Amino acid sequence: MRKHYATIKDIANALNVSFATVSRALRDAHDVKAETRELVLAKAAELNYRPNLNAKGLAQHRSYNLGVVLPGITNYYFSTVITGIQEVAYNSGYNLILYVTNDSAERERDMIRNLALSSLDGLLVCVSSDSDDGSGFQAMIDDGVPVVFFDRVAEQVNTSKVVQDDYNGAFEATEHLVQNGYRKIAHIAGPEGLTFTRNRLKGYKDALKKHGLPLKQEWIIYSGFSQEHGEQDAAMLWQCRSRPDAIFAVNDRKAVGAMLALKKLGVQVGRQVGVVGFTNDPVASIISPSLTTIAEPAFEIGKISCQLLLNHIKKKRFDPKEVVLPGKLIVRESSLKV
Amino acid sequence: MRKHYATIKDIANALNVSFATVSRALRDAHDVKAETRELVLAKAAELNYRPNLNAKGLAQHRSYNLGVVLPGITNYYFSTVITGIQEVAYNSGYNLILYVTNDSAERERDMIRNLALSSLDGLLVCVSSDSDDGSGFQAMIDDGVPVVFFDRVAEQVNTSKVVQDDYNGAFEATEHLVQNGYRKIAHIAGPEGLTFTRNRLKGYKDALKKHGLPLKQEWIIYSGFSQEHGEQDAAMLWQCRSRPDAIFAVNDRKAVGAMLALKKLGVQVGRQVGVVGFTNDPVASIISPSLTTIAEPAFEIGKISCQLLLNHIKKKRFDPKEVVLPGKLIVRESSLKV
DNA sequence: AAAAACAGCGGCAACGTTATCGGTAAATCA
DNA sequence: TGATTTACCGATAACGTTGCCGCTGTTTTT
Repeated sequence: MRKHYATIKDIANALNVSFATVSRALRDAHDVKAETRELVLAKAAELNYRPNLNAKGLAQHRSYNLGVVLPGITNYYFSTVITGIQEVAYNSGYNLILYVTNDSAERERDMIRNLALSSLDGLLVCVSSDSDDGSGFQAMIDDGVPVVFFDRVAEQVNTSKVVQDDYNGAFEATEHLVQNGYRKIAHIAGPEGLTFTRNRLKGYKDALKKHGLPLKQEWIIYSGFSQEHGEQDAAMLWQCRSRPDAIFAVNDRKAVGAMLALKKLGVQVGRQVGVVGFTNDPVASIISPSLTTIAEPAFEIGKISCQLLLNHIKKKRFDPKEVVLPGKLIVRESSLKV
Repeated sequence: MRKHYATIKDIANALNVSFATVSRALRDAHDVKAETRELVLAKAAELNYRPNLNAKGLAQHRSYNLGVVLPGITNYYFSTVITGIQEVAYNSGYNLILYVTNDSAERERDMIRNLALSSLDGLLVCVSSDSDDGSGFQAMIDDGVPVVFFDRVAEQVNTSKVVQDDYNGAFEATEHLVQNGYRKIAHIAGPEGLTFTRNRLKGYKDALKKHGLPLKQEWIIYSGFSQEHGEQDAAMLWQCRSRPDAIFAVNDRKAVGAMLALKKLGVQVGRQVGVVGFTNDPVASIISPSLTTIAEPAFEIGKISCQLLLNHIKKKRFDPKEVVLPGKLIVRESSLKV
């Protein structure tokens, strides 16, 4: 049997004041004498008072809950972003509710529909890779529930977005390969249609163009984000008539997959073939040869996303901001070519 | 401005029935005619009705929120456990609220105290490594909020616990090293005081005893769970007067750290020195040589923990269960000794 | 010295549900 | 046929807060 915590009324009774006064004393100092406020606070501590969030939420039309919708949490990037989000949310008195879509648009829609989103004050979203136009999220915003996108955004939806600098990161990664003497550079990309994928692809293309290098369509392969996808993509590249001498992968997991596949094929990564990834997953420094990559500020992305969301919640007419955080090239062994 | 969702009263008005009838129709079919129930359901769909969880929670003294307290989420094991928990919770209409302690007992206490735990129906906990006796959690249980421990448990607290078979896993891992010809086997352990650490240590010791191998105190090093700790521990082992020829690490991250440290020292892992880990983190098959390890059923642990918690919530007098899930030895290159 | 402003507090309605208790009409029983 | 059960539904009081209005005294203004 659940023993109930002391309520605001218990404090009021013990102190012979009205419970309205207690309520005021507990939040704003406004309209309440300092002296009685102290009394209330002391009594609250004594009785181990805990505010009932349900009642508070009901009265205020808010829940102090934030939803986080994302494809999964079992990788370095996402789990780090969540940690950043959690940091900010916790310090502002908000709770985090997790919705894992398993990277399926269907489950994503399902979750939005089924869950009692009426009791969410806002939503942080990284869309699934086969997501639609984001109309579901637009509807939420129209209903007055603010949404902030991070990493993978729904372009059409007019709200705040936080991403790493995909274009310049990809540009820098590709140029780095060029500068290290690689000439036939392939790109194993993410799923087509994702803004994310397009931006990194464009960075890759522009870097090639700048240095007058060939852009072959067969050296660009779209597929999923997993390590297995990376393996398959690399294997496919090695069946091309003209094999590349370097690979820029859309993320580290795919880069790792590619390296493993090349190893199986007897190719020496870092000498014959250069590989550069994107993320700076810890595995990048563990794998051998270690993986050159673009470091993403995952923790920062989480923090900033959450801060923006809190702004949207506070001011109903907060102007959407699009934040782009710079990445950083981390040179390791996989792109050395000595 | 937040547009409000349709409420139970809106449905009632539209249908000219009392809102009490609508309420009944929406949950149990009891005491309401099939025909009117259909009407209500149809109207609810038409008006895009969403139950207000705050009101529901207030009336029922529950929140449909489960808390998950754990050291961190940025590693394979924890993020996988959470995914398992989420799976079960979502299918049962519960939300997950995350509390990340950063492996600090202080922050752990802080979170329990500060957060409005009155609005949690239950708690899933993996204690921080310097946690105290768990009295804080015992207090919660006494207050009527069920708690289930997973992975790292507070022994003194009488409630359900779900863990992998730490003892047998460690025994098997150590015996595997013996059978592959290693004789001087060290153990880099977790923080002292954790049940977890003790059980794996005991498995290690008993395996050595069974095979009549020496048990040296200087070959047992306690420290944290991170890769860096693993590096330090291995470096320390290599300063012993008598160096070991194998290492059993309490988890894969430490095993990886140890392998990296040994590599720096010019030691060939898998030939001169055997290494076995615990977890089956994906990195185990990426690192070279690949890492022999005990696979833990992380996803299962999450699912079962959550199911047990839901049982505790349903029946106030549910008998605590202690579930121990078997691990599985995965043999890879790091223990080969060819 | 009267008027106005203000500080401090109590009363009450509201938030959207669930739960309990009746009440009416139909169905069943004796 | 009268009594009793049953099916169905409405009214109303909670649940623990917040927010609004208004009432007292006291202080400031004119």
